[in-house]
Amino acid sequence: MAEKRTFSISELSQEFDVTTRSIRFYEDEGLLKPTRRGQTRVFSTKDRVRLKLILRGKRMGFTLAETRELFDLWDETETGNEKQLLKLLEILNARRAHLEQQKNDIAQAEMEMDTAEARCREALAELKKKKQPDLVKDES
Amino acid sequence: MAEKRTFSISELSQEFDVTTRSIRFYEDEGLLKPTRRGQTRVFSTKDRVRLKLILRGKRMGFTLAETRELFDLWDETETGNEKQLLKLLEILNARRAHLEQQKNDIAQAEMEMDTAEARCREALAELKKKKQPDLVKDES
DNA sequence: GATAAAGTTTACGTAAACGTAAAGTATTTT
DNA sequence: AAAATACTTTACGTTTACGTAAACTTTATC
Repeated sequence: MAEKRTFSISELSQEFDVTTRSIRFYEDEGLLKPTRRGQTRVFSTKDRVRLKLILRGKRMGFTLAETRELFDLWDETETGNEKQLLKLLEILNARRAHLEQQKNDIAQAEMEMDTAEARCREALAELKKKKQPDLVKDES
Repeated sequence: MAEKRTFSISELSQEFDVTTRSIRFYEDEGLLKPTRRGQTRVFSTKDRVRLKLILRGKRMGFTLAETRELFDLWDETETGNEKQLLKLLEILNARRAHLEQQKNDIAQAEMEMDTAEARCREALAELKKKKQPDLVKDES
């Protein structure tokens, strides 16, 4: 059975360090579908998962529209016809390609960080030499 | 010795699949510093490298301002004082943290892609069963 | 030497993803 | 019940990263 816990907007806001404004915006854009108690939003665990996915997607450079498209297709999977399902597979493949590209980018970046840091430390060492050429001489 | 080749705006535009508008924008923002022959831009191999870095940065979710900040600090490294160098090290560390986060995100995303694809293929198999329940029966 | 091709500046427009302010309602605390 | 707190809608503002159009100059081509 699915969990029954619910969340307020501020709970989610704090947990994921995102403004309530953003959360409401995600709802406006159709990414979250909280129910209402009166006029107050009530978020389900599904909404919570989706918020997590939204934020991760953002960190990975996906637009909200792209993430929403995935959500929509995902929801349609249960009742999906063949065309929809094939389209979903297609999008999944595209995402995988995207991920591969990102992994390459990260690997490259890490190498460059290494050389950058090395060069940086060298420069620092040079500075120390010039500033204190004979620090070792006589300390006693 | 450094390479002496130069590049036109359209050469770079084609090589990296980016509009000339973008390249000029990057110059306006101080990320590229082509020289001029007359009023025409002449890009060096350094500019070319930087363009590559800009685009990779974008794919990794860095803003142009962030990338420029790194470029600026990097340029100052040659003549850098201790404070600048330490700041650069700091930024490099921040970037590493960023990269770690991204690697985690990617790993998570890959797992989710796997389960999504599995679910999708199951749904497809279900569809086929219902559509053609006795395809195997008699074909000869 | 006309004309096309590539480059330039200037400037206004736009989409995405919120920020921020206003002005009101609902709920909890004292 | 008064005050503080949390939540709501509405709506205009802002930043980033370019797109697009206009009007012009320079360079290559026929």
